[in-house]
Amino acid sequence: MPELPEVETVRRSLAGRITGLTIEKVELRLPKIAIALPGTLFTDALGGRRIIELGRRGKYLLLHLDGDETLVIHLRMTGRLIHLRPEERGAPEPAHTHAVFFLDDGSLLRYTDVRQFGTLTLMATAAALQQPGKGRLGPEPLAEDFSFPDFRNALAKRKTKLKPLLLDQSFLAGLGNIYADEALARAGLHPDRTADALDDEESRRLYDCIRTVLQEGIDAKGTSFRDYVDGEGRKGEFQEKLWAYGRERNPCRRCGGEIVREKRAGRSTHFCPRCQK
DNA sequence: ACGTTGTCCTGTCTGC
DNA sequence: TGCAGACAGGACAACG
Repeated sequence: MPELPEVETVRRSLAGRITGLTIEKVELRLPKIAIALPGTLFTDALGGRRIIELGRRGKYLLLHLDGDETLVIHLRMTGRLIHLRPEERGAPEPAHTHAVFFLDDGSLLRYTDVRQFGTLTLMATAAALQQPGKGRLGPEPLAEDFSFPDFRNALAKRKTKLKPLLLDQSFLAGLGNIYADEALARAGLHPDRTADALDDEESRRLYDCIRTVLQEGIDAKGTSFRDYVDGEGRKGEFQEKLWAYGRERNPCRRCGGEIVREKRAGRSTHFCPRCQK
C-alpha cells in the first residue's frame, strides 16, 4: 500500500528519469481511472505536454506539466508506475496495465493497478497543490513548518481515537494503515487512546515517532509488504524493520509481549497490548 | 463531531 | 483437490 514513504520513493526514482521529457502520446486502456478537466479528453489533453517537475503531497504524486497543469496520481493500494528505458520497452506488458505514456526519448511509463482503485487526474497546478483530492489535506508530517506545538494543539481538539485519527488525511497527510500502526507502536501508545487525553510527553513521543518512522521508511525505500515497487520496479526494505504491522503472534521488539491484530474502524490494527498504553 | 458501514476491485488465502 | 466465501484496504459517501 503506497503511503507517504512509498510515494516519495516513487517520486525520487522517477524524477531523474522523466523530468524534462515530453509526453508524445497516451494510451488509456481503462478510461474510468482517468479524469480530465471538464469538456476535455484526457489523452488529448496530455499529448505534447512537457513534464516540468515531480512533486508529492501526502500520498498524491504530482507530475507538474507545462501550461500550469498537473497530473495528480493516487496509487491507492495496488497502483504501480514503472518507467522503461528505450531498450526495455519490449518487456512484456504486465496484466492490468491501464495507461501507457510514450515519452519523447523513446521510453515508456506504464501505469498498472490490479484493483483499479487508483486514479489519474489532470487539473490546474494551483488546485493540485492546494487540494489534490476531494477533501482538504492536513499538514505534511515531514515539512519543516509542521511543528510540535501545532500538532499538540490539533490533538487537543480531537476526541477521537488515535488509530482512526492518524488515518484521517485531513488531520495529517500521508499515513496509511502500516505507518499509523508503526508510529503508535514506536510511541508506546495504544490505538484506542483518545487524542485529547494525551499529555505533553505522550504527544511529543507521537510527533517524534510519526516523523521518525516516515523518514526511516523513505530511507529504506518503502515497505514492500505485498505489491509495492518503486518507479524502477524495485522493492523496498522497510518490511524488515516493522514493529507491529504484519507481526501478529510475534514478540514485541520492545518488551517481548505478543503482538495482536484486532479490527479498528474496519481496519486491521496491530499493536502490543503490554507496552502500548 | 464521531463512529460505523458500504462501495469500488481482484488476487490470495481459508475453510469445508 | 475444488470451490465458495472472506479478506486486504484508501478515499469517499451515507447514515445513526
